[in-house]
Amino acid sequence: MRRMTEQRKRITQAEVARLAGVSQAMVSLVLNGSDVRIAPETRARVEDVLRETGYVVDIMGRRLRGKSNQILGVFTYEAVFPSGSADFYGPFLGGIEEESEVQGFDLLLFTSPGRRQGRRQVYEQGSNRLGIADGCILLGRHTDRDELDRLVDERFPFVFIGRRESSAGLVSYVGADYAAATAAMYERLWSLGHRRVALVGYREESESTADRRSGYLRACRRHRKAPLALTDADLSQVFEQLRREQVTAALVETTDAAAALLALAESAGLRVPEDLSIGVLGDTDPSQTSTWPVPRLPAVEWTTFRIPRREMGARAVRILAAMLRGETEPGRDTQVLLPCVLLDGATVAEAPGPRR
Amino acid sequence: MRRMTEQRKRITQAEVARLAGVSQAMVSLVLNGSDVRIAPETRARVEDVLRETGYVVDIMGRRLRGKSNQILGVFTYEAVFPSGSADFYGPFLGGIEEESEVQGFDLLLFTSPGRRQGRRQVYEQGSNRLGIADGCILLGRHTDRDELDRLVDERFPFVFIGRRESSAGLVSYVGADYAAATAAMYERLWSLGHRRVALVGYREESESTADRRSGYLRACRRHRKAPLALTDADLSQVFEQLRREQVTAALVETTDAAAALLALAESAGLRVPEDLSIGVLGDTDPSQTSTWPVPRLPAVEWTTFRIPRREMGARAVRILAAMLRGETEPGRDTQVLLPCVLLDGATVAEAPGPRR
DNA sequence: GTCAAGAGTTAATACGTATTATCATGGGCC
DNA sequence: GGCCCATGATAATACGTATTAACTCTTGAC
Repeated sequence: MRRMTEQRKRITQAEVARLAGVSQAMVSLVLNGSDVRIAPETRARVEDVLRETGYVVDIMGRRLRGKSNQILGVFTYEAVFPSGSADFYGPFLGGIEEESEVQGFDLLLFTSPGRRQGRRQVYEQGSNRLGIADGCILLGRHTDRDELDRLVDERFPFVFIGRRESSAGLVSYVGADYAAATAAMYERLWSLGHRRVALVGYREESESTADRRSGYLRACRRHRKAPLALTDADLSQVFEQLRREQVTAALVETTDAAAALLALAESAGLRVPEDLSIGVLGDTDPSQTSTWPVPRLPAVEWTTFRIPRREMGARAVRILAAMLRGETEPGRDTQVLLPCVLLDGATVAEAPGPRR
Repeated sequence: MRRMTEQRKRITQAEVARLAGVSQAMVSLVLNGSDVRIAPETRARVEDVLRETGYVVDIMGRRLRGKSNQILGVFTYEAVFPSGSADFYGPFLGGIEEESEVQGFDLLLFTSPGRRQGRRQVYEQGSNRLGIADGCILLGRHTDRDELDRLVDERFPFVFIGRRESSAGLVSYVGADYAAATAAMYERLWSLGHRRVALVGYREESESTADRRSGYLRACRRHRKAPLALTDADLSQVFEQLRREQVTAALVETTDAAAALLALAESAGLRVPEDLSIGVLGDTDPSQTSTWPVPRLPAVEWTTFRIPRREMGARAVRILAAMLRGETEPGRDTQVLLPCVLLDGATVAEAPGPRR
C-alpha cells in the first residue's frame, strides 16, 4: 500500500476526480451513496481512487453546505481535565462518551482560546465555533445568560446538562429532579419526627438552587409548616438562626456547607445526627472528591441523594442525536429531569426529645 | 442594545454589507483590522452595523479559506472517561487540553470508530476517520502494531504518547525516560549497599518494558554485576527465585506486582524494606488509584519515580502543532523522552547485614 | 429519418469568508 | 488638457463540498 504522493496533504474531491477521469460532482455522488444513476464501472473506478488516495472529507466544506459529520460538540465552561482539583465533569462525560459511541458520534471538545474571568466562552472575538459540530452538549457549574439566550435565538441544536431557562425561548436540557428529591428528603425527615426543618441553599442563584427550594417549599406547604429557607453565605449566622428557631434538621445544598455546619454544631456541643440531622441535597460523586494529595479525613457518610450524572450525560446525547435526525425539536420532550435515589447515611436520625 | 430584527439565523457579511452600503469585501477588511486604507466614516458605518446586528463570524467559511481546521484528534484505545475503574488517561489529557488551548486547537475525541476484541481501532472498513482532524495524538496501554505501521506509512501526522517503534518508519512520540530512571533507581540501591538487585518486568513485552530492562542491564554492566531479569507472570516463583539468589532489592515494574511481592515477603517473615527493598519503576498517579468504592488500605509509600504525564501530553501537542505548521517533520526531533524524578518512599533502605 | 425516453455525466452554482488585482475619482503638476 | 499619484472601494476569485438543471449518447418505436 504505497502512498501515491510523498507529501501528506489533504486530498480533495477535485483531485480524486482528476485521477479517476470524472467530475468532482461524480466523486461526491459516489461518496454519498446517492440513488442518482451511476455506471457500475465508473463507481468502481472512483472507489478505487478514493481507497488508494485515502481521501478523507474536509468537514468544513460539508458544514458550510449544512451537512453532518457525525460530530457532537462538548462545551464546558471550565477545563475538562483539571489539574489537581476536583473533577466535576468526569461522570457526565463518561455517559456522554458511552452514548456517543453507541450513536456513532465523535466528540469535539472546545478547548482553544477565549477566556473571560477565567472561564471559557462560546462567543469569543466575534466568532462561535460550536457550529463546526453537528450539535452541542453544554456543561458548566456556571451559566452565561447572554450566551445561552443567544444560542437559543440562533436555533443551533444543543442540549444543556442541568436545567436551564432562557428568556429567548425553550432550552433543551437533561437535569436532575432536585425538587422531587428535596421534597422526598423532607418527607424522610418528617417520618423521623422532624417538625422544624430548614433549607440552607447555595449563595448564588441558579436553576438547581431554585429547584431545591421549590421542592422544599412544596413539602412545607403539604405539612402546613412555615418554611425557613436560608443561604449559605454566612454559615455562623445560619447556625445561630437554626439554634434560635430550634430547628432539628437542615437540608443543605452542598457538601462543603454541610461539613461546615457539622463542625459548628460539634463545636457547640451538638451531636450530629442525634441533636441535629443534616441532609445533603445531592451526593458528591466520588470522583469529585479531591484525591490529591490525600483524601480528607474523616470521611462523613452523608445522608443525601444520588445525582445520576452518567445517565444525564447519556440522555443528553440521545436527545441531541434525535434532534439532529429531525425526530424531535426543542420542546417539552427535550426537557428531561431524571429522578435521584435517596442514599441513607449517618447524618440523619429521629428528631430529638419530645418534639416528636 | 436592541436587535435590529427578531434574529432567527446567523447574519452574514453579505447582509452586513448590504445594510452598510458597502461590499462584502469591505466588511471583511473592517473586521480583520487590516492595514488596507479604509475611510474612517466607512469603517465607522460598518462597525455600527456589525454591532447593531450582533454579527458573528461563521468559522466554517474562515476555516475553508485557511489551510488548517485547527482541530487535533485524540485517539485512545480505551474509553477516556471510564466507569468505576482506574482513570489512566486523565493526567495525560490534562496536559493535552492545556497545551491545545495555548496552541489554539480544539480536541476531537474519536469515539465512533469500531471495536475489535473490545478495543477501539483507527481503521474501520479500510478507512481512517482520524484524517478529519489536522493531526492526531494517540494514547493507549496497548498498541495495534498493524495500525501503527499503517499510520506511519500513510504519512499521517501524529504523535504517540509513550515510546513506540514501527517497522514502517520513524514514529513521533513523547515518552518517559524509563531507562535512565531505572538505572538511577539501581544506582540509588547500589549507594545503599545493595549488590544483588533483581528486575521484575511486566509480563507483556512493550517499549516501556524494554526500556526499563535496558536501563537495568546498563546499570548491571556498569557495576559488573550479572543481571537477574524476571517477569511478573508468576510472582510466587519470582519470590522463590529472589530468595534463592539472596536478592536484597527488587526493581518492580508495576505497583500491583510490587504490592503482591510485598505481601509474599511479609508472609515469609521478611520485612520491607529492612530485609528486602522494593522499588517501583514508575509512580501510580493518584488519579489512577481506584477511588470507588473506597481507597485500598493501607497505602504504601513506594519508593519510585514520577512519570511526567501532564508534561508528556503537553509536549506531544507542541510537537504535533510544530509538525502541522511545517516547522518539523518526523525524525529525531519528534522523538522525545522526558526525565523522571525519583521519589523517596518507605520501601527502600540500606542493604541488610554483612553483604554491604 | 425523426422523436422520445432512458442512462449516465457534468457545468454551474450555492454555502461564508478572505484576499488582491483592478478600477474610479480627485488633486497636483507640467 | 494630459499624466501621474494617492486614496478608497470593489469585482473577481479561491477554498471544498453538495446539489441539480442541463447536456450527451444510445436505443427503440413509428
